[in-house]
Amino acid sequence: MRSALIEEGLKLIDTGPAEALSLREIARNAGVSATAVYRHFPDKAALLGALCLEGHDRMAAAFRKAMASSAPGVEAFNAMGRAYVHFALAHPSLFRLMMAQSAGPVSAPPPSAGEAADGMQILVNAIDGLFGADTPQPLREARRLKAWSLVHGLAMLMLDGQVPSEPALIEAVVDASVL
Amino acid sequence: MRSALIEEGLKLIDTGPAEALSLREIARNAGVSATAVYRHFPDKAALLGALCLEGHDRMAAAFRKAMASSAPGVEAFNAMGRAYVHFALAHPSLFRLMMAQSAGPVSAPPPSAGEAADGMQILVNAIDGLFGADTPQPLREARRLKAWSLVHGLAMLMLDGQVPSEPALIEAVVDASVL
DNA sequence: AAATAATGTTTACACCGATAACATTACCGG
DNA sequence: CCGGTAATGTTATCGGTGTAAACATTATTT
Repeated sequence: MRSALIEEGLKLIDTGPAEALSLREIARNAGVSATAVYRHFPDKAALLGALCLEGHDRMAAAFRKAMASSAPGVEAFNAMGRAYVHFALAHPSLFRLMMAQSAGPVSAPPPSAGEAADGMQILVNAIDGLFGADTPQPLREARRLKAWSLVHGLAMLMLDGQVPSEPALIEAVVDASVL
Repeated sequence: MRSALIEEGLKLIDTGPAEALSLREIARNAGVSATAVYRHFPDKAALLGALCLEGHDRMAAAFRKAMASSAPGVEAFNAMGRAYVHFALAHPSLFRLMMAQSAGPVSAPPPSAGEAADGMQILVNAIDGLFGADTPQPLREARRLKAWSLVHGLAMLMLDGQVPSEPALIEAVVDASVL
């Protein structure tokens, strides 16, 4: 049932603003009493946290797909930027929720050689791949942050309706010239 | 009393997450009953809207100050970028609220020659001042959006705790090299 | 088979935004 | 000066929310 609740949550979260998603509604849709949720999650925040985790998985999948279907290097980087914005636009409330859960700063490239499961790690790797071997670490980090800020800002401005969600605008902003 | 409510609202909004700001609490702090608020605002959204308006005024003031205390041109632009992020960090919930109120896309440079009251207009003007007279309009808009996305993204990432709020990081991201 | 843990339920509480009906006060034309 | 009207406050109430407590049921384990 735990997974059923998450399922329902994901189904409901983007039908309205994130703060309109109520624990009771999720429970109702899952055909269970509201308090039953507390057998599986300590509180509402924990349930939302689980939704975020699912969201990160899906975003990582979108990143992998974007990266796979484009040549490595600059083009892959641009594809990831587009994927970032598109994911945000496709799942507005979920994306916001994912960002609101502060997961700590993005660390350096993956500590182990294992595959990067986290979406952010995939993004970080793609950016890092663009640097020459001689690029000093501080410069790498600065450019990484710059690239992330750029796509994140665009995504947020579009989500908030401050900027129309036109593909042409995404194209105009997302290109590797920042680095 | 209307202004007293706004005053209290601004005082309360950054003492916690924006969604924790309740109409009742504002009224309580203002020493009136909750329903009294409805004599001055049709609903909670309208009260929050008034807070946003105040917020925009204050942001515009911060922009003016930043622009005034730095040489015109690139330096002024960078100062505005810093002011943008600093304002967001100083008033996290208010800033979020201001952005959530979609005010429509940022239009071209001020239609009339009147002074730009809106903070966004000041920012747009500062950016536009950097372009040569021969810069075509579409390119101007693309670069404007890019600059805005960059500072906005950084501000949001820091607000959400995804990136530490260190001045050095702000410096690294905010510079006119995007244009 | 009996004890125990897991997983539901109903009931209850405090808080929220919002409406309706009522009380008070300030103002203003005769 | 006075009576009516509009402005501005109040209390009572409603449906919604998150959460805690007590209870019931089912599944598992010894």
